Amino acid sequence: MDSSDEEMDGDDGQWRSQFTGPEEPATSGWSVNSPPGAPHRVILHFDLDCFYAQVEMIRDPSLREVPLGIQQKYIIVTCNYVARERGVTKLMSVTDAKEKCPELVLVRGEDLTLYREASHQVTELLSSFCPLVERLGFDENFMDVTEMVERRMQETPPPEGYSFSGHVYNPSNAEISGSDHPRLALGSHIAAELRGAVHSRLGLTGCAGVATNKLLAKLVSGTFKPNQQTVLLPEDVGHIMESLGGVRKVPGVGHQTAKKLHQLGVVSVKDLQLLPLPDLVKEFGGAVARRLRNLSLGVDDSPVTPSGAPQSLSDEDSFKKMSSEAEVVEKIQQLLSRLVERMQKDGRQPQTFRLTIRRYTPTNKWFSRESRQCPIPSRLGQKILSGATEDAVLPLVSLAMKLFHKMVDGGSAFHLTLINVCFSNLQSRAAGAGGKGAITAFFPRRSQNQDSSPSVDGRRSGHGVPPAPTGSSEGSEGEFGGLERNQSFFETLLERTDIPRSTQGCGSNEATRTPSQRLPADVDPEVFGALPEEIQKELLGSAHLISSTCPSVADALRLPTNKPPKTFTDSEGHKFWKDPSPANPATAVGPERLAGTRTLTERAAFPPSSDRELPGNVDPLVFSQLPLGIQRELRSEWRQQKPVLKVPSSKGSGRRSQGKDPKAVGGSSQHNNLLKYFKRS
DNA sequence: CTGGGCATCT
DNA sequence: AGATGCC
Repeated sequence: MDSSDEEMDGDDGQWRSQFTGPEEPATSGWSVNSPPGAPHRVILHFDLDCFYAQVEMIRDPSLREVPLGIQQKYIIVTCNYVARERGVTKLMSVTDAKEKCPELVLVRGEDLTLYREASHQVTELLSSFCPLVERLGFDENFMDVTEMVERRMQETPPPEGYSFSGHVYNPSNAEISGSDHPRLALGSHIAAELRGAVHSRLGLTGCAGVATNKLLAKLVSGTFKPNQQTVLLPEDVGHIMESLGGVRKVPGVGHQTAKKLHQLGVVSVKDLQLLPLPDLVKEFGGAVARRLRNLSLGVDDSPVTPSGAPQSLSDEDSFKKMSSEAEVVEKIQQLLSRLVERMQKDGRQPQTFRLTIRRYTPTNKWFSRESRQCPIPSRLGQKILSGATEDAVLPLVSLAMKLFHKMVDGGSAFHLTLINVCFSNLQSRAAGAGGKGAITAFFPRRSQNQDSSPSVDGRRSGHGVPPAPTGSSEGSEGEFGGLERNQSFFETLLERTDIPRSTQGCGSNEATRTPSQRLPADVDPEVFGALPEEIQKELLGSAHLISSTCPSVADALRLPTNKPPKTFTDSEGHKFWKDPSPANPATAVGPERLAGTRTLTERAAFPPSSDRELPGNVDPLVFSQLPLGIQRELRSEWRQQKPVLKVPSSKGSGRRSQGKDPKAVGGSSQHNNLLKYFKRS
């Protein structure tokens, strides 16, 4: 077949005869996600436009009109299009950027919380249309929509004059008819609907690529840049591959492989295509060689693997220099505090802890990170989830320092430029703690959760289809007492309720079979049913209104962060949703936001200024010797301990800060543990 | 060769 | 535990 040659300019167009695909993959793994006899996969790549910048512009719409850059340390990691017009580019240093564009407005982007949340909302929204969604970073998603396409094919067979939605990658300006590629055409309409949904429901724009595999979908999605979509037809695979600048442009070919290839005289994609396979095998071994060769030809049989909830959670910070152990302890403690809080919201129990460092290397010897990991004692793992943050953090700091000393000889000088803490081996069991209410319950799991309990069900769905959320169905009914633990769950449910209403037109909701007609397919009815009735009603009612008012993700993103003063920080939440300020367009969606907004407002409002004294059994002197950062963190934690946010329901009291205040005693002793790190030895 | 994540393979 | 790759 050799689709490579023959530019077939203009004419001769009617020769799409004999391909079932541009290739005949050597491997049998072909219709990996498709039904056995299926013709062709239809793969979609979805890519948000300058994602971080978009989130910030939603938070503060006034940023839309100015050149905006998102800064991490000394780098502009992304920027809006106003800034791009003035020459700012993606990985530019702040100084260069300011030089190009003095008016550039900078927003700090080191804290990824908002971006991560918005990112998961996008993935979740997409997942509600079709379960096969794979994340790539925070701003890209792959989808295998083959089944959706096939269903539409059968429901409404393609009429003549079938059309594509959006652009078609068409270098030869050929006559294009959708009926020649009905599946891709349908895919393009699905892509348009999905982009529409993401825009109307979350307020985010992005590009989409439609093709027959992941590689091609990703490559083609960027051909028309902001907020557009493009289909790649099989006859143009050769063209798009060879139009890539060099091998480095092929996703999957990183720096190292590109270097090796360069040594072999391979620069262009065409070079790679033509390089004898044995030569490749010598350098890379059989598997990688084949993969590279295939990629160069536009062949990619890798499946769209549903990402589900992350397999690890980590937090890190980089810096110019860190050389004292006191600094290290403080930094680790600060990182761990945030990480533990994220872990709590996640609800799964980590079994492994890892500490990673990067040392300063004068002769820039690239990135070398070193890490040490260890199991987390299950008692400690439970503490992490139990909500007593500091009770878990302090022992973890201690654990981290042990790992640290496996890498850094205490007593000799060191110079670190990065510290990372990571929880992995996440177990969604959380015995009595209600592992079911967590956000992960709403994120279809890919991992057969290696339940420690003998699993009674041999359930193992065909492909990536989510098994029901974990947890034995009963036994956790009262678990929603503490709403603060489930607020993300709450928002999530809100955001994904009643999905494809806005995208009517083409036999809209396939993948979402709604049993109750209102509950999205992947919302566990049991979980939903466990909510207090009033909440259920509010959710359903508000969701309906919401879908018709096209809200953006703005509210969800703004409120929890309580960004500087941006208009509404007034702790008087009532004012806010009863009477949306016209000065704040993003919030002017009307009272139907009420249900979803309330918990957020409460959360944002509640821990304002109450500066308490230290808990009685904490020695002030000991406390005062702690690093200031730790003092601050501890105070903050103690402050947060006080108010117990409860949902107005009699059902099950929050098992949050159970009992008195056991942590004071333990905390104090932990401090002593902590202090030992300041004694040199 | 910058940033704060994530994943996979060895 | 590191290397590599992706954003």
